[in-house]
Amino acid sequence: MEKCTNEAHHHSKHNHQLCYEHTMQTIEKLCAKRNIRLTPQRKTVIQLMLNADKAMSAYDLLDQLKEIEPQAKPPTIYRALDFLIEQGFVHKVESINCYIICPHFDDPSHISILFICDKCQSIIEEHSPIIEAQLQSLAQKNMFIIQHSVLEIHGTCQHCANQIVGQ
Amino acid sequence: MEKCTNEAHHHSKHNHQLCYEHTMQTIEKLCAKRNIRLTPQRKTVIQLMLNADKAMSAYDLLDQLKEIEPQAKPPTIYRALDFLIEQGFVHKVESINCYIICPHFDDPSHISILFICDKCQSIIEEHSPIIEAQLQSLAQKNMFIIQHSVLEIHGTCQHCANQIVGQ
DNA sequence: TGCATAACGATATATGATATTATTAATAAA
DNA sequence: TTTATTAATAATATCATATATCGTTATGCA
Ligand SMILES: [Zn+2]
Ligand SMILES: [Zn+2]
Ligand SMILES: [Zn+2]
Ligand SMILES: [Zn+2]
Repeated sequence: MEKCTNEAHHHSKHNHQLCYEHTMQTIEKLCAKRNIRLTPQRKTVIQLMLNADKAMSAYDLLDQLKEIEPQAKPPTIYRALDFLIEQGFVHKVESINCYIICPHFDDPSHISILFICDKCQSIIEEHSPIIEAQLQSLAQKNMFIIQHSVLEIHGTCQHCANQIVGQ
Repeated sequence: MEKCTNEAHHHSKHNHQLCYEHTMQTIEKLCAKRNIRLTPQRKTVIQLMLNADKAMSAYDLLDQLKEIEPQAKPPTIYRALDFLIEQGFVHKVESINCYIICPHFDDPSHISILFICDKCQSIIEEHSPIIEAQLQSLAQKNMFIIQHSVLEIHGTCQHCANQIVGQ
C-alpha cells in the first residue's frame, strides 16, 4: 500500500481507512514490545490526529477529545501528547505550537525536516543526511554538542499553490 | 574590534561597552537610511536585549522595561518586538518563545541557523549555503514554495560543557 | 492482599500573544 | 497657524498555550 503521510492523506485518494488501521496496529505492536501502556485515552488522541490530516493545536485536540471524554481538561491532552512525543509517535511543530503524527515513528534514527503549508497546515516530513552532516560540522566548529534539532520550513504546498493559480 | 555576537559577549572579555555602542550606532544609521523611527522605547528594548547576552522572553523584557517605563504592558513589548523583527534587527527563537538581537542584521540575505544552549540560553548564529541549497532541493522535489525557515539546534555550548566536565 | 507505580481527574495558575479602543505625538498640508 | 493625517503609545480585555498541584483510581507485581 502507498506510504501514508499527512500529505498522502490530504491530497490523494488512497484507502485512508486501511492505512489508518495499519498505523494504529503498528503503534499498538510497538507499545506492547516496549511494555508501555497505550490507554484508550492515548489511543483516542492518536485517532484524532490521524483523522485530522493536518497539524493540530493542543486545544483543537482537546475540543475533539471532549466530545468523547467530556471530563477532559488541558492537562489531559498535554499528558497524552507528552507520552506520545516521548515515545516518538508525535512531533511538536514548535513554530506553530501544533502537533502531528510522525509518519516515520518506526525509524526514529533521523532528524525530521518539516515543510509546513501556512495555507492549509498540511505538513510534509523529509530527511537529509547532507543537512545532518552539515549541522554536525557547524556544531563542531563551535564546540557545540547537539541534542535536538528543530527544522521547520514554512511556505505553500503544491496543492495550495495550484489553487491560487487556478483562481 | 572583535565581532560581537551573543556568544562573544557571554564568554570572552572584549570591550562590551564599545561593542554595545557600535551596534546601537549601526542600528540608528540603518533606521535613518530606511526612514523609519527608532523611538526611545524601541531603543530601550534593544538596549535590554544587548545587555542580556542571552535569549529573552517577551515577559522577561517587559519586566525590565517596566523598571524604566512603569506604564509598559504586554502590548508595549510585543509592538516593539514586532517592529524590530520586521526590520531584521531581532529574531524570534520559535522553539523557546524567546527573542535575540540578530548579530548580522546588516546582511539579511541568509537563512539563520541558531545553536541554542539549553543550559545558559546563549545562542550562536550560523549560516550555510549548502543547507540552504539542500532545503531548496527538497522543496522542489515536493513542489513546495519556501517562504521562511526556522532552523534551531538545541544542545550544550562549549562553555557549559566545560563546566560540567570541570566539576 | 498489600504495595508501588502509572495514569487520570479536577482546579488553579502561569505564560505567551492579540484585539480593541482611546489617547497622544509627530508630520504634512492648507 | 490651523487642520488633517498618520504613527506611536496607553489601557484593558480577551484569547491561546502550557504547567503545577494534589487527590483519586487503575494496573502490575511481590
Ligand atoms: Zn518524524
Ligand atoms: Zn497547503
Ligand atoms: Zn540573524
Ligand atoms: Zn551554555
